[in-house]
Formats: sequence, C-alpha cells, structure tokens
Amino acid sequence: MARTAGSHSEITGPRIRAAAERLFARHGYAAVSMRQIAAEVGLQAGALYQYTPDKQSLLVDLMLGHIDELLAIWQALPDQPDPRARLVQFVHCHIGFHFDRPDALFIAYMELRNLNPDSFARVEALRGRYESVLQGILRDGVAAGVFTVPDLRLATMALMALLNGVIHWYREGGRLARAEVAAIYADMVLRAVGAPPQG
Amino acid sequence: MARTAGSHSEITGPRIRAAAERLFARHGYAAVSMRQIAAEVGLQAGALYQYTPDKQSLLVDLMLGHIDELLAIWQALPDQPDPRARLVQFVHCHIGFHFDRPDALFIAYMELRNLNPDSFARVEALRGRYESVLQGILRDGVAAGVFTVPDLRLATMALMALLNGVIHWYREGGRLARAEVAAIYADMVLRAVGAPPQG
DNA sequence: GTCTATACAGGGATAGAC
DNA sequence: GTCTATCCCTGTATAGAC
Repeated sequence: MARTAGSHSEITGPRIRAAAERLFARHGYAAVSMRQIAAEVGLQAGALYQYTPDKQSLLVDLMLGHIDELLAIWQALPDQPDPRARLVQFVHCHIGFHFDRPDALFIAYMELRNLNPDSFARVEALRGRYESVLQGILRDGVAAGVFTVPDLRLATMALMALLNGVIHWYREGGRLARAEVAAIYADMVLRAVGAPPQG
Repeated sequence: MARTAGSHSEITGPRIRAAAERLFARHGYAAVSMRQIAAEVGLQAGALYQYTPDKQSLLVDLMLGHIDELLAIWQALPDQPDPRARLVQFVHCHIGFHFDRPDALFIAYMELRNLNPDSFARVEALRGRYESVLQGILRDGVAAGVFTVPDLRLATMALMALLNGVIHWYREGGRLARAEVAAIYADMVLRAVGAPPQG
C-alpha cells in the first residue's frame, strides 16, 4: 500500500509505547514528562499527540495491553487435568512471561493509583479475570482433595503477591537462571497450598 | 519550659509527616505537591519549610522511620527457640504492625524509585537489616532440619512479597478479621518452607 | 508527520512582612 | 511560626508553519 515518503506512523507508535513503558516503570508515571518520552524516541513533545490523545491514555493502553497479552498466552496453553500440574503450569507461565516484561509488571502494580476512575474500573475488571484463573485452579485442587486452602480468595491474593515479588529482586544474568527460579517458585507455591512438590 | 504563645512546632511537625504519609501513599510521591500537604494541615506551602528542608527529606524520614520502628518492635519481642514458632512470631509481628500502618508499607515498596542515590542507599541498608531477620530464621530452621528451602535468599524475598501483599487487598472491617488473616498467612508461610502448620 | 512556538496551569522553594 | 508574594522552572496540550 502506497504511503507518503517520510511517514513512520506504523513504527513510531510502538516506539512511543515502548519508551513510555520503560520510563514509567523506572521513574513512575507521575514523575515522567511527555518531553522525556518524546526525547527517548527522538521527537518533540507536540508530535506525541498524533499517537495518543493524552498521557493518561498512554498508561491505560499499556496496562490493558499487558493483561490482554497475558490472558491470551495462558489461554493458548494445553489444558492440564491435574490441578497440581495446572498450578505448576500457571507459575511457569506467569513468571516466564514477566521475565521478558518486567516493566509491564512494575507498571501493573505500581500505577493503579494514577488511573482515573473509568480507566481504573476497566483495568480492575480485566485483572479480575486473570486472578480468577488462579482462583479456579485452587478451587479445583481443593475439590479434588489435593490442596489445603483455608480461604480461597486470600490464598489467591497471597500467591499472586508471592509471584509478582520476582520483579523486586530478579536481575537478568544473576546468581540463578530463569528456569531455576521458576522451578523453586513452583515448589514453594505447591507447598504453600499443602501439596508436596512433584517429581 | 516557657515558649512563645502561638508556637506549635511540637505538634505541627508530626501532623505534617502524617499528612505527607497519607497523601504519598494514596497518590504517590511525585503526584503530591507541597501545597496539598500544607492544605491538609491547614498551612501555606511556605510554612512547611520550617519543618523540612525539602520534599525529598519528608519522604526519606518517613521511610527510615518506618523501618526503624519495625525493627524496634521486633527486637522487643521475647525470643522463641523453635524456628517454627519464631517464624510464626515474625509473620504476626510483620502483618500486625502493617495492619496499623498500611500507608507506611505502601510507601516503603512504591517510592524507592523516587529516592536520590544517597537516600536510596540508606533506606536499602536499613531494609537489608530487617530482611536478614527473616533470612536468619529460615537459616536456623534449615540447620535444625525443620525447614526445606532450596535457596535462602530467594525464599526470603518470596516470603516478604507474600506478606507485603496484604496491603493490596486487606480492608479494615472486611470479610476476615485481622487475627484470622494473620493465622492463615502464618500457616501458608510455614507450609511454603516445608513445615506443617502448628497446633 | 514532525517541527517550533506558545498558552496556561502548577510545581518547589525563598524572601520578607507580621 | 505563619503568611503573602514571588521567582523560576517544568508540566500538558494546542496551533500553525513546513
């Protein structure tokens, strides 16, 4: 399809989102200026408004896109009938996904405060769908008699927090390899719900 | 001791810190202005600078004070020889403390990014001392053969994240009472390190 | 599609009156 | 000890040239 020479909209848009994601994660949404984002991409601040109506939309799009992608990747995985295997699969999926996207996870848990009420509701709804995946696994495990969970909702939140904690300390090329970290986390999670680690 | 009539320094200082804590936790450090803090206390912005050299010091003092207080409360507790009892005691201490100070915990984990390098180093050093309390308990439990922990450092970080997760969902007067929440968390933590829950 | 220029609001911090 | 007034900077967002 013919386009005007010098038109870069198909590449500039993603580059803006990538720059915003990196900067928001590093310094926080409120501390980052549109000028900084523009500079990161090699534009002037005014040019950003061809790609986003405002700064808030930049944040909302990043947050919704993150959970969307996460849900899509999970849903594409083959189903595991055993709740224990399913839980291990969830841990690997969640942690593996965020090894590659630490900035997205950072933003997801740090920038809820900076969403306006409407955007907040949309993000929370989508996040609820993701959390109910984990809660469903726990429910099935309890029903099958392989998990011991005093309170389903509390356990779901606690395990999510435990898993998300990786971003606070994991560094690429550190002491432990990704696979090791994921395996140890999977064991801890299994133990936490009263199921002895597999294998 | 005689003081000038109209002097309120001994009460205004704490009120400023309290207002800053509440606002920083709610909206984030970068999103809160000195004018907002002043308004919350019933002052004009300029008056704040009698109590703090700048906005950054307000944040640093809150963060250092939080960990200081936490360490002091922990150190005042009677020693438990059994690592399992010690770990349960730690969970109750940590969670109980933060039920009363959710804002301090919020700030402690969200605002590290907004510290300048010097302040960051001071906060990290103090926090390291607190985390080594938990790590010491785990080490003792492994040595005593009652805990199963593949990696000491990873387990410490994971459990801290799990415990800190309460702030993301716990609401005063919610479905579960404080004592219930603390007890369930203690059980999960014990299980996570391979020790069956007590009693 | 991106630039420069700019409008306008609000930020942190200081000076000097009271 | 607090106020008012103000300095100077930076923020978001828009308008119009190229």
